[in-house]
Amino acid sequence: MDACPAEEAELDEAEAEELLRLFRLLANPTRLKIALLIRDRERCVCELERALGIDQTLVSHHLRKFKELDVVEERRDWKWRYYRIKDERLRRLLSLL
Amino acid sequence: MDACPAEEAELDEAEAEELLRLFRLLANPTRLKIALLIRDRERCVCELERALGIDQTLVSHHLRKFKELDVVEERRDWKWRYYRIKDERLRRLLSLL
DNA sequence: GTTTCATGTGAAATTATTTTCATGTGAAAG
DNA sequence: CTTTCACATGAAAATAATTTCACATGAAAC
Repeated sequence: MDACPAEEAELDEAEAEELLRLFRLLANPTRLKIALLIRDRERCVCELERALGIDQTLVSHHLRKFKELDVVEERRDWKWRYYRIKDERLRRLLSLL
Repeated sequence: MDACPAEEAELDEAEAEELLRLFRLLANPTRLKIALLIRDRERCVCELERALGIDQTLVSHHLRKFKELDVVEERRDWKWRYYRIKDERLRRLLSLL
């Protein structure tokens, strides 16, 4: 009637949480595409809107999630706002492509 | 009244979808922990159950998602079933830790 | 100061994911 | 062949994420 062969299992909780935030960010088709589009060069909201064929308001909502994790930089020029990924870890994640 | 400065934006759809599947898999705290636990060595369901302090049935449900993506290998021994990540890409993703 | 344009935001509506619960399965022990 | 043990599964219940809609904002043009 042998017992379950479990040893104590260890986990770096803090690191796991940090990773989780990034995975959650990218676990959405629209956000993943946005991420890929602004990985190497900055783009304004209307560019993303057109490239993805979705509503501007939706692009903004998704961009907010990038901002919340502080992984993008924003540059304002004329009447546009340009976004680009600034987080190196995120950029590496996207480079598994 | 300048127009939106968009150029044509390109995206590798197929690769994006493949990446998306992996990100979705890992975008859940329990699955991420399971993934970390079976990244380097195999573990049976009851081990995961105990390490995570959650119900066996929930572990099974989550493990199913790993199976669906065909990223784990299963070994049956005695009355236990051992799981371990076999997908190299997934293992690399988890190594951003 | 009023209009226009690009973008942002809150809240409701929709859709997807996660968790729980009750039950099923298959192998081996008795 | 009945019981037990580790694990699996379907469906309902609970929770979370996404999308839409109506409206806000701020800067520059007029």
